[in-house]
Amino acid sequence: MNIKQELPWDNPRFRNWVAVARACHVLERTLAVKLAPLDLKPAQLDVLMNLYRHPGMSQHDLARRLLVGRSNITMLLPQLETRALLRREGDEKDKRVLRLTLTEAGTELLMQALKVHMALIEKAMSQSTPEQCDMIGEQMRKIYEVLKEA
Amino acid sequence: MNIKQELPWDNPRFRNWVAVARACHVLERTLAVKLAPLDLKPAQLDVLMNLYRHPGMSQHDLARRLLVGRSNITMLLPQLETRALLRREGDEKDKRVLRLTLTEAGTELLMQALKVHMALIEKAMSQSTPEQCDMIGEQMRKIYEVLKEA
DNA sequence: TGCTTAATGTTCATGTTTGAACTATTATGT
DNA sequence: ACATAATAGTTCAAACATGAACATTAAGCA
Repeated sequence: MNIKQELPWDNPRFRNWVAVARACHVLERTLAVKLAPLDLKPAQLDVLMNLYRHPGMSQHDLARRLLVGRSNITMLLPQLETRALLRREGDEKDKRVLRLTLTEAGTELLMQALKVHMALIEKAMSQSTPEQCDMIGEQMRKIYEVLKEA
Repeated sequence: MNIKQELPWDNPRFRNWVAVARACHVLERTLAVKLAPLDLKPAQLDVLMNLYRHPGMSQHDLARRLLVGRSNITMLLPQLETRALLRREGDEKDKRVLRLTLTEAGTELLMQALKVHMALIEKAMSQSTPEQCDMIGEQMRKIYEVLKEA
């Protein structure tokens, strides 16, 4: 009985997922390079994006959305706070939580960074038709739902 | 002139790519948890997979395929070499390069890890039809080609 | 109320990733 | 042949991420 039977590389799902992971990886690396002039890391951009869309988020909520530990957020925020890109204010009702909001400067930097991010994604996804693009997004959202509580 | 004009979230390409990145992230995190019993990190699995498919690779080639720096490989390999999962042998022709090959133990551990990886990918991709799956892989390979030399 | 449990955020030790500087070896050009 | 460039790998310090233990506060419940 051969240990090498049913190699994953013969499986379309495996090969295709590897392609997804590689595409993600290379886009993230490229984004890091293109964001460097703004003195922003991809992880920091993720923070700004989430705070823009969900003002008043707690650190815990932010950590869950970014799929990282809470301590990661604790280490990440001071860099952005000292640059006056965001504010941390204690919640009135619950004195444990800190509510996060973007400052004007944070919003402005975010908009600049989004231009960079957007241009990169346009370059990457311009090869797909709108239908293909939507289908990809749909499948990926399903994957996220399936795995997030696993 | 509003700074907030043309928000990326209104752009399908942007929203769909965000879904791709999130799916990738959650799958990677899940994989890390499931590989823990084998005492293997995703990055280490990537090394084993590449050496299995391309025996005799140099460290430089490996770094390029994994999209990481060469120093990363230097730090990564000793862990696997001391566990006798791979061998590093100097090239005869070019005394600068080290050729990498899996040992028997390395191949065996890889096969176990691939079962875990495969099961996870099956779970994630089982919601897509084979046609959708292939299309996704095709688009992602295009993205990789477009970005890899950018 | 008072006691226990859970949740939020921080700290800290550990492990990982990165990029620049370095050594050794090979390729190139005159 | 010789000087210069480029390449493979290593070292090291700094940045970064992680998870466990902790302090504070809130919620559940007798």
